[in-house]
Amino acid sequence: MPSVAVATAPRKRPRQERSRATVEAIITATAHILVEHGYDGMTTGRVARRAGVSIGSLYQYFPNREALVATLVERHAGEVTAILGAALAHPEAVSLEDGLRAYVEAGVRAHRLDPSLHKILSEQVPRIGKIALAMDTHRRIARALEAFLLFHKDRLRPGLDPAFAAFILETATEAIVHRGVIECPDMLAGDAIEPETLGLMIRYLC
Amino acid sequence: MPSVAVATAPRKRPRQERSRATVEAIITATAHILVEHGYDGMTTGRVARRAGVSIGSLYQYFPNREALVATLVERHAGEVTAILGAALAHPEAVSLEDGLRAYVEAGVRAHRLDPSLHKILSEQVPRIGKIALAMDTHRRIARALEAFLLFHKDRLRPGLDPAFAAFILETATEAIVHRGVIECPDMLAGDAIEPETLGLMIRYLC
Amino acid sequence: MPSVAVATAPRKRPRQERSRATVEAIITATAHILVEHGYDGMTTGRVARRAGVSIGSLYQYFPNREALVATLVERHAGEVTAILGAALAHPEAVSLEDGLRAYVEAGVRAHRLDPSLHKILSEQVPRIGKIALAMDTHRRIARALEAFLLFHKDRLRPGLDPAFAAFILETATEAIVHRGVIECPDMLAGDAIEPETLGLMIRYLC
Amino acid sequence: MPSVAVATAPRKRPRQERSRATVEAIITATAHILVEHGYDGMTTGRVARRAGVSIGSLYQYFPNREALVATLVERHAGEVTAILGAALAHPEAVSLEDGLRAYVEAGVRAHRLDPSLHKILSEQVPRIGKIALAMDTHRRIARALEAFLLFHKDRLRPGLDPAFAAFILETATEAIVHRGVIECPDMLAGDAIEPETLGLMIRYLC
DNA sequence: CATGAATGAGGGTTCATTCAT
DNA sequence: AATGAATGAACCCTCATTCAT
Repeated sequence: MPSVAVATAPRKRPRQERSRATVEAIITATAHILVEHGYDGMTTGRVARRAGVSIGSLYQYFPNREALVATLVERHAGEVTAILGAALAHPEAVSLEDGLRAYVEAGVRAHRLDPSLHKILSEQVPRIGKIALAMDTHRRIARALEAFLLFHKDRLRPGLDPAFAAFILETATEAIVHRGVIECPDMLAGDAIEPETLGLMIRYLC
Repeated sequence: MPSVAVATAPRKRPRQERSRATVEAIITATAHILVEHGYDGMTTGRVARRAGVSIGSLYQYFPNREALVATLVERHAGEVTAILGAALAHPEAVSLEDGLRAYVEAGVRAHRLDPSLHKILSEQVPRIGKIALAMDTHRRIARALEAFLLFHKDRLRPGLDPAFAAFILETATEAIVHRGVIECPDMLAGDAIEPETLGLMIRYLC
Repeated sequence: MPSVAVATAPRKRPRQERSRATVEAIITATAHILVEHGYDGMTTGRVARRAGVSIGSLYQYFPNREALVATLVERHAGEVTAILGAALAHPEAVSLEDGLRAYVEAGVRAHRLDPSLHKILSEQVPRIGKIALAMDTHRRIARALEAFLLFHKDRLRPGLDPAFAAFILETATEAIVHRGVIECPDMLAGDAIEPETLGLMIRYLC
Repeated sequence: MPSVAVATAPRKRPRQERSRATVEAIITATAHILVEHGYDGMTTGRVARRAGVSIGSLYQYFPNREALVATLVERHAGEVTAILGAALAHPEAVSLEDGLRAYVEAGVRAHRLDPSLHKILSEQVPRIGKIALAMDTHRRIARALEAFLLFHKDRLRPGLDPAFAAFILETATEAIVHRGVIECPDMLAGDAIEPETLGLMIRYLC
């Protein structure tokens, strides 16, 4: 696939207070438009109008359309990673069960931050050059999970590779929570998801 | 999101031999262009040129650009469903383990039919009105899995709801196989995926 | 205006019975499509489909799209001219009043043959090279009216040029009847139109 | 007939001096192209090129092709209505004859503002959703004529309904003047039209 | 004679992006 | 810094017409 890797880094950092507000308004508007109109319906003009800003100003801070989404993706990915990372941050303080429960619960919380936005971003992410970032998010979370498992490795069944298990479980957990929270929110009592996912993890690990 | 559900049904069926070939060429070209240029780069003109057909001919059989992808999605989804369905079709003839092994193996085979195409379609599917179809594919496969589990329900641990388990496992399995085959084909020796996924399923179920 | 005078004469006359029916079906379909979709919506494909004929057959009898309308216009103009001509055909047999009454009544009848078609043809006529024909229709009817007036010239007020009067009255009458029958059919009790128009004519003439 | 009433209102008002000129150039170009190439030959590209403006600029101020004509029609209809309205504006200041003479003369003047444009607009008006406007123009002028007649009603023959008479005379007068000025400008000494039309009116009324 | 597949010029329209003010 | 007018490449799609079968 082409899309010759256009720069998506913000063009220049806002220095004054006012500009910071402008940039913020643009990012917020991007999120709204994205949710309401989808990626294809997200035109720079629309974003600018929604942000109450001239198209010229928008281009003063973002080099192109993709940069808008990229910024959003990075920010959102950062939040998600932070939430999940925090849940696994202190393996020494919790049991395996409690830590994984916190992990799953964090996953649900992360998806519920803004489900519509999460959905659209996860769908559109591959389209901008940012798939790397997405994979990286997954990889980083899997890494954190692996570290957590390593700390509790005497609880794990013998012969289990923690890195591999982390990969498997991060993938499975994310998919289940995503499907449960975003795609089929009505289908199941949301509360069933968490314990069941936890059960899946524990049984696989021990 | 708007996207007011434009019709994507093929416009008219080819009657003569000649036109059947034309339609086939168009669909094939769509797949190639899609893989090479992504959805946004898939212009009707490019497809027509690649198919060795005039733009007019393309529009004689497909009402719009989306219909091209829709056709492809339907065809591919059909193949995938068939492969997975077949693996679960005769629960009475196999043990739980053998059936699930066949299921996982079928999942891998389905993803390897045409990994690049599978990847792009699964990414773009939400964008055309076809998300319904995608969900339906998942649902149908989960249903088949549920039936299989029901047949072997005396092997399952008590208190397990087969429908729920099917949902969980279809989701997890698909995600793992997808990630393993499509997204990170290099990361793992592909052969580890299958037994490990099977292990995940069995441990969860029994 | 360009439109470099494309031939609009029917391409070849149908010889056998069957072909005559084909041509008839095409013309009828043209009228329907014209009324239902307007001139711009009258595509050759639509006409052919409505006529139950292949596009190829259509082009066997009509050299191009305009020829379809031209044929219709000619036919309709012929009917109109005939009706109005007949009303004025025997000046010696009727009084001035009766003749003009017949003329007006004939005008109304002509407009009511197929008001929707009449409307659309009168609107679209200028667009194909056929304005000449339309003007000619007017001229021929004015000529007939002039002849009628000449026969009754001793009833006319002195100083009145019959040719000029015919021009004035044909124009005025056609406009009133057109507006009354086609454009504002609801506005007036249609029965008021005829005597009033007759009054206008008589007062102008005598 | 479908033509689902596409919006023809101008898209955005020009704010700066520069853009006002752009809009004006576009409208002028539209008129020229319309006269030279007819409605079907009036492509947005041609208009833009003739206006010395990019196609994008055109679409910044007009939402679609029809809006170009609609603007022209409205402007022209406004001028015509103004001219005719002015002629009838002060019934108390003139005699019946003088007022009607002014009316007919105004009609001729209105048609001579730009005969080619008038011709093409009156032909194309029905095609865009603007027939309503056209009819409204007629109705408004008829209304003005009716008011004028009412003021002089003691000069009218008994039993004459002023509203009906206004309808009849507005229709007849417009047709005659149109035919005389636009369609057959050569046919008659133009000067004969006015007194003769006036005669027609007076005789009908008194 | 009939069919309908194939053609492709051409048109309307959008929208990311630039730049003079 | 901000504005918004201007640009034009690029795209989707239609439809009159031809011609091989």
